[in-house]
Order: sequence, then structure tokens, then C-alpha cells
Amino acid sequence: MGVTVKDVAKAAGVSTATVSRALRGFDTVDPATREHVLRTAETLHYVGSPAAAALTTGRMNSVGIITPYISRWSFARMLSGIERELRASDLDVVLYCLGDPSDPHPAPPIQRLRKRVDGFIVMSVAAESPDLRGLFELDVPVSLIGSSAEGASSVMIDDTAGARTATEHLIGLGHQRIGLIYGRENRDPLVLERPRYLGFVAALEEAGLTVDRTLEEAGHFTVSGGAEAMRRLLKAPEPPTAVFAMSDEMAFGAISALREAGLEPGQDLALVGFDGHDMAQFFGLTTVVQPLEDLGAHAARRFVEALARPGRPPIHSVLPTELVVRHSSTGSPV
Amino acid sequence: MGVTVKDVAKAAGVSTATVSRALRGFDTVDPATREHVLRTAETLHYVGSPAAAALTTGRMNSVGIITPYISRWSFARMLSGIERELRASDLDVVLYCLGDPSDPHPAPPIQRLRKRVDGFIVMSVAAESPDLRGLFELDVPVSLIGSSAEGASSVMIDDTAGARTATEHLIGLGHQRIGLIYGRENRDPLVLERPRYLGFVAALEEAGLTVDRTLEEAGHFTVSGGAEAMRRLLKAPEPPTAVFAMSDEMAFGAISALREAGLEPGQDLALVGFDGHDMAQFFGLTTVVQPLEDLGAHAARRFVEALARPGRPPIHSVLPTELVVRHSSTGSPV
DNA sequence: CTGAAAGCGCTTACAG
DNA sequence: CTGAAAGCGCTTACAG
Repeated sequence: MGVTVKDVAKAAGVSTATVSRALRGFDTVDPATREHVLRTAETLHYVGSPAAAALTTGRMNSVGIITPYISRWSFARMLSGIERELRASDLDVVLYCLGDPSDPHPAPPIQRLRKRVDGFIVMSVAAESPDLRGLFELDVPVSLIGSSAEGASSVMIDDTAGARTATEHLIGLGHQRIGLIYGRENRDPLVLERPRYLGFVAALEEAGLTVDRTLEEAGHFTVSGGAEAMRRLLKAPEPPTAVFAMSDEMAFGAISALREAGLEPGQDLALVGFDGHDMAQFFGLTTVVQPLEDLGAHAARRFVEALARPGRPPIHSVLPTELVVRHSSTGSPV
Repeated sequence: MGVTVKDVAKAAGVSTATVSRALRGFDTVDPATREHVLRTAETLHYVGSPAAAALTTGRMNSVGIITPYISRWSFARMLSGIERELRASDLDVVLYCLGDPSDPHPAPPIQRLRKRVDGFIVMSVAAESPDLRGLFELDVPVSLIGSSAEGASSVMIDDTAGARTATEHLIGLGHQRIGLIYGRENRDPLVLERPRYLGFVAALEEAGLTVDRTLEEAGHFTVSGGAEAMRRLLKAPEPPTAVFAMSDEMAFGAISALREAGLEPGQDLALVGFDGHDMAQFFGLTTVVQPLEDLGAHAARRFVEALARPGRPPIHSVLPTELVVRHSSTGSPV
């Protein structure tokens, strides 16, 4: 069903061992022989069988990407960063999407996947999550984004600090009643939710403000969820004068709910989001920008390194975030 | 480095052939034997080697996804649809991102990829694109989204009709000077661009309107590109009174450019987008909604079928689009 | 620097 | 219904 090393060997008049060595650039091959083999392989349009190579070497030359979402903006962005970085290393990308961590979903077939890839890059899943059960005992490189674990490299942002900065910004503008739009009722599954909440609370407490649970609404990390959360907040007996949304997409929804109610973000209610969404600028949305593609690229680089030099101690990196102030919080013109 | 069929065979007291057959549910195995083998495999935590299986059967149990973009909204959405559908078939998803079709980029290693997967799903790449050179001679199933070719199944929307409907909507509202925000200067690479243009032009011509090239601006399918395109249109000696944008993201940018200029979409200029973006509703954007996830799921299903029953004639499907009218074109309240 | 041979872990005719 | 044996296409000690 195709040209094999045997064919190349015969055509080149050498052994299959030599073909194999030449093709992979071993320097134990006579340069002239190598040249000749390469040319012969070329002529015959030889393409190696990764399955056969994998069977002998144990290396699949691919990496498994484990993620809760694909199309959610920030995840697509990280994925894009991973892909871009991996393109150079000719590792193939095998994508596995878990599904929403708060919804019931089948456990990923980690053991089966492990046989298909040389290791994993995991996007925003807590190391302790049942979805990752067994992953760290696999003895393959694991590179984490947004979470961390003992034996794995990780790259994250400081979610707590980011949320705290956002909240402090609102406090600095004089707000005392600050609402929150978080994600899901159960704040543990999505790894970024808890630290952002802690940052929010810390800022309030430091400023001597009380944490008012009635000012916290779930927005499910979607635009429509954010809109609904904001509608509920506006219906409160004493609505907040400012709101921190844990994602820009929820903040977009919040903006639309405000407009619906005849209110202008920045004028009537100060709003801050989180992510640095493409469209934040166009909404005039103040937001905590995180370097999503860089997070992905970083994790991919760590993975490639771990594969090349096993046994090195894992590296934990924290990438900076930046509060970008716009109209939605200050009310000043866009 | 792990438990193999041999180990299972020995433990179960049968041959490896029987283990193999039992594990794959062949009905030529005595039920009691099968049960016993299954239990033994379970106990031993046996996990098959896909590489070895692939080497003997020639099947990799995975599908290559070829796409120009990952994080662009509509592509992420289709990808999500593909993934969801494939999850059930336990085919692994190997992702290959080409890069922007209008920018120079390396040719994808189709021949190499072919050895890793059982076939391909291609998102929005013209069958004649150099990126796909050799793909159709590979004799593996190919399932196309948004384009079509002789020997491959395909699923698409009618881009021409969608664009025509959008344009007719604007004409029906009484507009005579209708501008266009398209993608790139070179409209061929991204397969959807040419048909949308043809639909736009057809609607104008049928209405007896002249096609004015000075009212056409490139928006690069990005939010900021759309904003710039709209700014240029507004600077025209005689600006359009309505604009059709080939994507919602460009339309969002256009909206922000309008607001910047103190204009209100729907009041001062009628705007229609294309895609059915999550956020269109929140912008009050009139748009041609296309079933992106369904396109992906559809293509995936075709692929799985083609794999199961090779030789069947390919199926070409067209999924419906729907014009959803909102404030941005009619000016009526959201 | 090169080759003969074994082996990676499965599956599949072939026989029984 | 089951097993012995060959073979898929590579790579890798081992010899030379």
C-alpha cells in the first residue's frame, strides 16, 4: 500500500538499517551514502509510517490537548497559541474536549489517549479534577495552563491579583456597592473561578467594604448569561453602582442589559471585565487583559522541552495581566 | 512498558488471537470465553496499542481536521461541532491549522498527515487550493465544509443566496447606495468570499442598481478591519446609506465606527452582517444566520459514514441560512 | 560506517 | 469456536 524502507533500501542498494539512519540524519552515516539514500527516498516518494516508528520507538510524535471548551473565545485563543508553537516542532495535535466542567460528562479515556500521544497539555482544568484522574501517574510530560501540580510544568496568570486589581480600580473610583458576575453556582470546577473570587473579596475587605452575597450573580461565562445576571442585579432593592464580571463575554451581556434598561455603562454603573477580548475595545470595556495566545505558546514550549529533556524539574511560570481602563468604568469618552 | 495481548492471553489461558477477537467483540468467540477474556483484560488494566493495531490494520482511528483558522469565531464553532460529533465514534481528532489563506504559509504536509489519519475533514478551503494539493488523490475519505469536489462529500450553505437575501433586504428598505465590507483584497482564497460577493452583486443588478466599486472596502474578517472599512466608507464623497458586511465580526467593527462618528446603525445607516454570531443579538445586528456547529457535525457524520462504507457515492448537502432582522437595518427598537 | 536479525504489539488468513 | 504463525514497517542493539 506504499513505499517502505525496504523498497528504498533495495533501490539504494543498502540495508534498511542504513536507510533508517540516513533518513533521520544520524551522523554515523557516510555523507555520500546519506545523500544517495535521501535522493532515492525522494524519488520513490517515500513517506515513513508513523505507526511502525511508534511501535518500535514508543514515541507517537504527538501531543494531546485536553480542554473543557473549544469555541469559547479565550480557549480558542489559547488553543491557537499552542498550535502555532507546536507547528514548528512537527508534533501532531490531538484534540480532546471534555465538555463543561460543571455539567456531567464522561471521563476522558486518559489511558487510551496516553497510548496515542507522548504527553499532554491541559487547559484550565484543576489538577485535582476527576477528569484528570491518573494523568500524573502516567510518567509522560504534562504541561498545564491555568493550574499547577507537583510534577508538571505550568503557566498561569495571577487570577487573584487580576481580580483584585479590577476591584480596586472600582473602589478607587469611589464605589462602595460592587456587584459580581461570576460563572457557575459551583465555583470549583473551572479552575480560574475561585482565585478570581478571592481577589474580588480581598479587595473589598481591604477597603473595609462588606461582601454582600446578594450582589453576586451567576453568568455562566456566556454573553446571555451575563445579561441575565446584570438584569437580576439591577432588580435588587439596592443595586450595585459597579460590577466586576469574571469574563468579558459576560460583561458584554451586562452592557446590553444595561442599555436595555436605559443605563449607560460608565455613566450609570461602572463595569469591569476580565480577559482582554478582541471586542472589549469596541464596547469601551475596561478589562483585565491576559496574554491568552502566549499562555498557550508557553505551555507548548514547556512541553516540547520536557519531551526533549526528560527528568528536568518542571517550571512554573506566571505571565502578567494588565488592567486596561476604558469608558465602561470611568465614564470618560471612549 | 505495559500489559500486552500476550499477557492477557497467558493470564486468560487462551491465544492472542482469541484475545484480539474477544476484545473487539467478534461474534465468532464463545460468549463464556469472551467474558473471561474481557474480565482478565480489565483486571490487568490492559490498554491496546493503537500503533500496533494501526500497523496491522492500516487504520489509525483518527481524522485530520484541516482549517485556515482556529480561534476565529465561526471556525471555532464549526470545529466544536465536528468534535462533538466525533466524540461518539472514538475517532481521534488531529488538528492542522493552515494559517490565513491570503498570507504566505508553508504547504501542509498532506502526505505525512495521511499516514497519521484515516481521512480528512476540511473547513472552508477551496478544493483547488494549493494547500489541498494531492489530497484528493490519496484515496481516503475527505469531507468538505464550505467547498465541494468530485469525489468528496461536502456540506455547505448557499453563500450566494445568503448574501443576496441580505442585500435584497436592504434594497427592500429603500436603499439605493449599498456599500460592501468584504474580507481581503484577493477574494479567492477564502472560499466563501466569492459567492457572497456574487450574491451581493446579483441582488443589486436585479434591482437595477449599479455596482459601485468605490463602495466596497476590505475588512479582513476582523472587528478592527471592519471598523476601518466603515470609516473609509463614511469618508466617501457620497457615503452609502446601507452596508452589507460579509461577517458579523466585521459588522461589529462597523457599528463601533458608526457610533464613533455619532451615527446610529439602523437610524443613520442600515447594516447587515453574516454568520449569526453569539453577540449579534446584543448589538441588535441584522444578520444571515448560518448553522455553524451543524455544518461541522454534518461533515463529521459524512466522514464517519464514508469510513464505514467506502465506495459509496459522496453526498453534497446544503444547509439553510436564515436572515434575522434586527435594529441595525430597520431602525426599529431592539 | 554498515548489515543481518530480532522485535515492537497487534491482527489475520489458514487450519483444525 | 480456537490456535500457531506470519506479517505489518519500522528501529536498534550487536557484530563486523
